[in-house]
Amino acid sequence: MAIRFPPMAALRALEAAARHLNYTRAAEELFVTQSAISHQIKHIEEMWGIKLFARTGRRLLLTEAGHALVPVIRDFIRRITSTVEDLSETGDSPAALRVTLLQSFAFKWLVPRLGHFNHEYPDINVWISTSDELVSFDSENADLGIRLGYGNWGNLFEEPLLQEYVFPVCSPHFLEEYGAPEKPEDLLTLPLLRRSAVDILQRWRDWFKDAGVVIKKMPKGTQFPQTSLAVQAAIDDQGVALARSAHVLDDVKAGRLVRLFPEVKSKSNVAYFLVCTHGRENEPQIAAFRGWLKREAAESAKEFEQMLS
Amino acid sequence: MAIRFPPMAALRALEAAARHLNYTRAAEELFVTQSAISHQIKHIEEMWGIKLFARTGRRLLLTEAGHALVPVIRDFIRRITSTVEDLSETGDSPAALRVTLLQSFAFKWLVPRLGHFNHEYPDINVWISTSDELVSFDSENADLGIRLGYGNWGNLFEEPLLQEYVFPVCSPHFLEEYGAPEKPEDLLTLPLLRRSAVDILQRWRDWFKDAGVVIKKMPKGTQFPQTSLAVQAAIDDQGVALARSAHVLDDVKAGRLVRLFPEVKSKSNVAYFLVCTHGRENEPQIAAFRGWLKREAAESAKEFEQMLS
DNA sequence: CAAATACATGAATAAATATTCATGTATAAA
DNA sequence: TTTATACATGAATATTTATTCATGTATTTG
Repeated sequence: MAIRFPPMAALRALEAAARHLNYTRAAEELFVTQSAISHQIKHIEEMWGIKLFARTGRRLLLTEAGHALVPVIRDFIRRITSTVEDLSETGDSPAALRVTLLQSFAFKWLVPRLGHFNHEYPDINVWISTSDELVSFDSENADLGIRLGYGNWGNLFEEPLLQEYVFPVCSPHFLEEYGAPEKPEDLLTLPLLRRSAVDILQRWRDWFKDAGVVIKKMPKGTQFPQTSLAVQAAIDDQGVALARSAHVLDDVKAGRLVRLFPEVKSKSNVAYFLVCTHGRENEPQIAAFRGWLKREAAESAKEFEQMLS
Repeated sequence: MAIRFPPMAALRALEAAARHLNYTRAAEELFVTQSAISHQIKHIEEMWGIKLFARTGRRLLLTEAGHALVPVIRDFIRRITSTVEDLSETGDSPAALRVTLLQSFAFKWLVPRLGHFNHEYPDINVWISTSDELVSFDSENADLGIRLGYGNWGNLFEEPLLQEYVFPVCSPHFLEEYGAPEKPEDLLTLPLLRRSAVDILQRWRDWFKDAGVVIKKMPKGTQFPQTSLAVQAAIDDQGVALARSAHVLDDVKAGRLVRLFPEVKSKSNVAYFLVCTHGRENEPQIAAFRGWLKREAAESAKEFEQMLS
């Protein structure tokens, strides 16, 4: 007897759901919503007239039927994947794209989004190389760079990505504990967390100026060697971090951090730029990465807008 | 590295094509056109950047890559199929539908079309039981019957399927050899092939009457115990068969037989009917089969029309 | 008990996929 | 060399599949 086959995508959803025993996590892995997974598994269950998961409350368990089927599917996915990889690599090696950027931007913005790129272009291998300080773009060691600045880096192709903002953030729990500061100058009495670098110090002078606060000397507060550590400290209720927008966007979105004094408009003329050697900007992989980066950056910019309103 | 997956349907197409080493036959197996198979395999080849078949002229050969991939796919299809079957049969046994009908109609019309039904309803198992002569519908031994007659079989649900026509046919080769008969009465000088039964004899008297030929006594010609044998003899250039429409439709379509004197309109008031026990006509499986039969019959009726024009 | 977490589901729609048709090309066979 | 056979392909379209959104329901946790 012949049977009907569900779509491959549904089988992959089943495999992932069975592995995580959790639709939500399976959904994250496959870059879709929980709803999509639920629908697809329901589809298989109906097509084959078989219950695959036992739902006892919010706990998922594979049924006996599930235990019988999933290994077959998993095995197939593994074997096909490895066979296809073997066959493909006899041809040209998988394309690699080397990207250099700042550690903080990589950690708090690029890396969390890179999964989308891999998902969209599984054939392009992205290597990232980070540095603590901005270094000049070295075309020997990198195909692309992401720079923070004013643009105009000499003989490089460049393209603006994302405008930078600077604002203070703290955790919701910290707010409850210390009470919300009423005026920008109240910040000066709270534990301030920031990276120990000269460039960001200057940006904070600008912020206080834009907020109408005259300061003689920036309070030292607690200083961290890396932005990500300062942000993490803020999440852990340690104080108010003075942060760059791209570094805290996701944390603010998720409610781990709250933006203080959103009414203070302090937009620097500094922005993130994408750079590469002139003439290489339209090479297929570079163009793919550029296009994707710009879409992600536009998305982030939109989220900033919403955060302001 | 994750890879993209082609749709399951394409993988099945690949498996079938690799088994037959012939797209056309694979297409027949899957009830699609050769074009569909070609497109799907091309899709896989492009997605994975792999050549699967070597096309040397009109001979297909699996490439090395094909040899590596196909067993993985075939194995998966087998394992999933048998697992799903095992799991399903623990529930209620696969539905079976018993159909009784005349041997000739089964052989020349129903059976060649049954594949479509199995394809559309893989869960319904059709059993056919044939008889040489019409017997009364026995609801103990059958769920459905197909009868030839005028309708009105007592206490049964009935539904007209297909109007019957009767006409002479012979092979194209026989025509060349003997020359085309010019007038219906010329038929009487040719070897006539027909089934040895009273009912069809009467229908032939009617045909000659409709053709304006007065005959005192029907020529005996060669008689066969079964319609299918008479038709086969005609295909084998043995003479002119006096045949019922449903028995030769496919052979005429395929050019194995040619209809003679299409201008003679001789439509009997006899037709094929579907019958079943009253009240069972809307049971799911019976309704499914009825619906499908009616669609196939309508298709055949349309083909008769075209054959006339 | 309220809040948070996780799966279910109907409706709407977007995006792929499947398929055919009408030809085209190449090759083998008559 | 014609004919027949078999795969390829572009265009058009039909059909499925995929996905999200906005809620709903059930369960656990604080």
